[in-house]
Amino acid sequence: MSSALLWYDAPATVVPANEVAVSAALLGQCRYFAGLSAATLADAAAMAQRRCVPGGEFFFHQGAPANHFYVLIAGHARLSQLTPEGRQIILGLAVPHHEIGIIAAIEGAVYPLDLQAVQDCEALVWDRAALSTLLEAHPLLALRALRMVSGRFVELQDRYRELATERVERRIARALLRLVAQLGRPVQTGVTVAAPLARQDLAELTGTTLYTVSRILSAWEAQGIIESGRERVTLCDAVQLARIAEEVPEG
Amino acid sequence: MSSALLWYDAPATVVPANEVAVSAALLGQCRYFAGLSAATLADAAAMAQRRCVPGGEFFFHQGAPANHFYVLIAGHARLSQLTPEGRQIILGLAVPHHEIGIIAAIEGAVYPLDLQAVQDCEALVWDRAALSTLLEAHPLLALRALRMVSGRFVELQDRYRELATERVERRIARALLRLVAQLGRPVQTGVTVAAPLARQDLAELTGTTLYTVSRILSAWEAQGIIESGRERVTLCDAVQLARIAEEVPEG
DNA sequence: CGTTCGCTTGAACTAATTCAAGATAAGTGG
DNA sequence: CCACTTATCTTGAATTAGTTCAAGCGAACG
Repeated sequence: MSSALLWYDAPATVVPANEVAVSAALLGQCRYFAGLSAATLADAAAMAQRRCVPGGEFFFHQGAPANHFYVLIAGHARLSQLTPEGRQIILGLAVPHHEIGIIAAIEGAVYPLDLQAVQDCEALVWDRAALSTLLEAHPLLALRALRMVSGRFVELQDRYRELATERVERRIARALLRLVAQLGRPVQTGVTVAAPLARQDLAELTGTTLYTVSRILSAWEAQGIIESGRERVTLCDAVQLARIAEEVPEG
Repeated sequence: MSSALLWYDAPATVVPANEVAVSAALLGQCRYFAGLSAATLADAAAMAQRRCVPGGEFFFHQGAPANHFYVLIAGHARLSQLTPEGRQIILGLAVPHHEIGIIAAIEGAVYPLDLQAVQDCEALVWDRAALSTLLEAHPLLALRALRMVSGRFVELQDRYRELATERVERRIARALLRLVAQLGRPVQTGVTVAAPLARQDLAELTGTTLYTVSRILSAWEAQGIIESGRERVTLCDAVQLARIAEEVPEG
């Protein structure tokens, strides 16, 4: 079992959610609700709750009844699956504004993966009944949900193709570029991934092994593309990494 | 370029779509519309058209503006993607009742893959404007779309995990079991896949090579699990194949 | 200060790919 | 009906990318 993407100090952006009420204004700042009518926002806000999940704990587990829909407000969370053999794969990382668990809209559905807080998280949450009511009452919400899932589907398809056709080095390059885009924080020598990122995590993200990741990162470090240390990767030469990620042999 | 999943004689189920009108009754037989209110069906039927696509031709291409939503009525079609290097992967096979292209509901979207008729196909089709109107007017339609895409998403996730963690032999076993479930036709010695299925097709379906598929099928044939020939595979021993597909080493 | 945990690296191994040659079967046209 | 052509499939041999195993290093942590 891996777990470096875990248990690091909550950054200052995590605010204790003392107030129970969720304001329509807060909702309006979420990508999912942005630009919707005041009536819709009010309706959604009335049914929303807040939930805080400490780093390391789970929002939900794979196979559990999908009873809640979340919009992450603060913190990072890891989307992962366990194989029947007990091997873990990471399907992605949720960052603030990410919507998770829309499958709760479906009668009888179960979560298809684990959602684990990497650090202290705060999220807005709707239970199944609220979600169903909202989606039926506000067609635009349902359409947004559809758009959101469709977008994720297309992304996953691309990653599927990547996994089916590309070498490990390129897959790691792409994963790292994605992580930097999601979680990048500028530092002196480049941009660092602002979360503890173990070799094992990268391996589970790219469908390879800890050892292969280590070898490839070592090679990149020798070439000056990255700097890395214990659970830490800093991208120094994005152009060269992009070249590795994209380059077509003959073309 | 592969292409055995192509150009075979249309079975008797293909009916020339001479009549232009689409009846609500026909719609009611489609999984996607089944059980909806008469008003919804009438609305949807009024906006529907029919389209026939001869075997070998494309419904649409990857990257083209997603302007139409299809429900396949007759024939099989192949969902595939081309890598930048020109290698093809097959993401799945659409059979009658399959809904394709709901992404057309999204403003500005493009199709993320190719849809090619394997044999003569007939489909119901709605253009983007009709689809948007329908989904906004009938929340249940939007919810069904959401359910449909979510289901596909979960399936794709499972295949992603499979690709990331399982050996080729098991992936081929699973693909074959899926194909038999979708397209199985009983014969004397077992159940045959009722479509021309080249080694290359299986390779593109499972992320491996023609040669590896050939070797594995040969081995299975020697063990009496399957019978196979040119573009043809018959499953004889489903139990043993399922064992290969499922078995966990220790446990 | 010792233990733990994550990382690195070499060496052996293996699954799968690639290349090459040929076999089999299906059309095609004389 | 037969030769010719083409496409699919098979199989061996060489190669390789990536895994697995094992040993050891070094930083963090109690």
